[in-house]
Amino acid sequence: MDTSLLNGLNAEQLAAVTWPPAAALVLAGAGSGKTRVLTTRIAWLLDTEQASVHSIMAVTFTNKAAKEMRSRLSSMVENAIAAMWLGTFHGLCHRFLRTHYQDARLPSTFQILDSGDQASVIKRLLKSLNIAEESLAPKTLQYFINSNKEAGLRASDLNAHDKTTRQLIECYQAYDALCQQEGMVDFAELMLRSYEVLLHNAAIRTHYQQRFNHILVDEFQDTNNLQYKWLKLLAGDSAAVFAVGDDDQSIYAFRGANVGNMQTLMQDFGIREPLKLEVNYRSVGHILTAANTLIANNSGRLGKNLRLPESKQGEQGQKLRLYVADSDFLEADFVVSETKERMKEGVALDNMAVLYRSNAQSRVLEQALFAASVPYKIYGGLRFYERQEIKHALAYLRLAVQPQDDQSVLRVINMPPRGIGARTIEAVQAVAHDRQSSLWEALQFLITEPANRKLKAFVDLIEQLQAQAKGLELTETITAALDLSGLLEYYKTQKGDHQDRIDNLQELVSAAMVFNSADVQTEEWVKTDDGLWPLVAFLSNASLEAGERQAGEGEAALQLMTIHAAKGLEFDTVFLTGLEEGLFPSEYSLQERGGLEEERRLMYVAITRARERLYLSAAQQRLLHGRTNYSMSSRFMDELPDDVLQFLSSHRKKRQETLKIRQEPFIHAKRAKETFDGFVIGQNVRHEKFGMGVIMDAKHKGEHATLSINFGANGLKNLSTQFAILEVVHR
DNA sequence: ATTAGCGCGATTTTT
DNA sequence: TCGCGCTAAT
Repeated sequence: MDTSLLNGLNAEQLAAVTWPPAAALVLAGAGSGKTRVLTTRIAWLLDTEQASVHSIMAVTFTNKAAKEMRSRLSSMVENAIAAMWLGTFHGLCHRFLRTHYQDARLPSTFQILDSGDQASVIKRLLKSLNIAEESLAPKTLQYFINSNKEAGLRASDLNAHDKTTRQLIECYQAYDALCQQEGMVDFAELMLRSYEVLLHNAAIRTHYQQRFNHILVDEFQDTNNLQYKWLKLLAGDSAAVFAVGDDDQSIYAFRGANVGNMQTLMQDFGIREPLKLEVNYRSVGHILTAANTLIANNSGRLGKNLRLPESKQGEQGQKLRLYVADSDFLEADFVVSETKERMKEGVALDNMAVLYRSNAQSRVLEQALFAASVPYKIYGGLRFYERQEIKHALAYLRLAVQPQDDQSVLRVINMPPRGIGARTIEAVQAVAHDRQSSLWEALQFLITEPANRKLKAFVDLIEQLQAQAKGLELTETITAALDLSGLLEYYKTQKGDHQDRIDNLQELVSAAMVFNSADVQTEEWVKTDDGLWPLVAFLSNASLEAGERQAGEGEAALQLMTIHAAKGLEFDTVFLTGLEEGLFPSEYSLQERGGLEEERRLMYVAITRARERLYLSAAQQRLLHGRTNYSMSSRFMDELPDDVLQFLSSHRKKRQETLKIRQEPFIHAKRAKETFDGFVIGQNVRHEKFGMGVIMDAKHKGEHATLSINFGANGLKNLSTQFAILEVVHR
């Protein structure tokens, strides 16, 4: 055996890596070497010949994580791992469905709908059913369909107890029928259809159950119920499931993730105790103490405490710096000046991040950074394959593969404009409806009329593309599609600056060039298809991997992103901004059960992103949705132990005041100078029962006044100055 | 076919 | 406030 493989692992990592072939749950804290354990275990299984490349399955959530594992693994073992079942849940299900498309009752060329595609299908469906968007919001239906699929439920499994639910169920049924007819599969369907094939087809199930004797799962806390059922079914009673996750970092309940799967796994697979990875190689001591103390406020945890490695004992590092600014503008200024300070101390700009709870908060930061000429990069824009010009191009390619895709016909039949207006399209839809056929077949029928020469031109175009797709190389096919469709020409000649669109279309060709068909070639399903498979593979890849979020400039830049987007990343310095009641924890979250605890986990994730230095900041007033909001600082600030904190507010006072002069007229323009029975909007007050609060709004009531006071965790109260005993607090 | 204007809603997001 | 999606007008 290659002994170097296990070198440098600590005791708990070693125990996890060399765990016998039995079910295990590894509780892996932030920065504890989770990915290393996962990849080393696979390498170890291969190296000790306990498993072959063929008998291992490794599942992740994101493409990024899958790629990371694949590349680390290939540098650790000699084995050819190209054919290994290592990928995302959806990627593996896709692979499975391509292989077993007949058993899944799908066309060999089935297309994958991303969430945007799904939304348009739903809108189209509601229109065809004559359901007004006011009576049933497309979003509501989309959520209904997806959450039911993720629970493993078909429309036929559901019972209606009221009118609204009945309508939802009927629409769900109709949606599935439509997808089936057009050969479309949404994300949840990839999972559900795979699950059903395994469940109902004993031969296939047995085949895979016997094939995989090791199933490794990353980020297990993020699995939804269907994914869990799928894993369990695939494991059968012979495979060793090795699940790695962290219940404290479960921040995706809102999209169906069920942390409870960790407990369920332990019960179902008879796991006595989870293995724990608690040694944190990332952050200094004070940061770990803060994280541990905060998360201890959550109930029902599996239980885990991050600690420094032996070698770093006592390295507490700098305390966390707390700053409460008067306004969001001043908070942004604070971030700017501290960033510059850290740069002087030698920290690279791209090694620092500014995190916030919601994207709307980035604007002020952006303005301040721009004004100070600090380069920054914001994560959160459109992704490559979500751009409209790319979507148009892909629609042509989809039609080349599968013309009965009505969705794509509607998308590009008049894009670029070729004189096929809404009326003509309605006529085509009417014919399709009468003949119970796809739009494509309706078109075939209609073009026999000489009057429909514009439609004929479109049909000819698609047929031409179909022929090209079978004969040409992938990149040539795409070039031909851009060319023949006139899409590229359209953007070139169209007034206005469409250079970015043109660039993106060219980038699509490059993407096809880079897209490694060779990787796909090792897959079973390729053999079952005709000459179209490179294009089918490319299109599927485009849906499953929508590409990086907006890149920004290439130079070193300060990283701005939501806390969710920061999960899995680490930085030397982290600014955690907007720590205000109502924002973080968000008002919405407080309405949902378990919401506060999820927010706290989010806070935990945020804290553990920082290696050396962590800044926590809040603003007393913030411009949100065009209104000034006054809020208390976040309860999460109070949950941190005093001895790891350093308060900066007073120490910054001088600077604060000079800046205040600039901001004053802007912020206090409206009514801030008006007094309400001696009180002022924005003022901090203390109430004997409700504690600290901020005056949000006020109304005169005779000689007294009614004050709307935000007591943070204690809620918003309307109190009369006549009765309430309020003490003004000066900060 | 394009464009201006209006009303509305507004966490977090991967596949 | 801002950005969207839809309608009405050219």
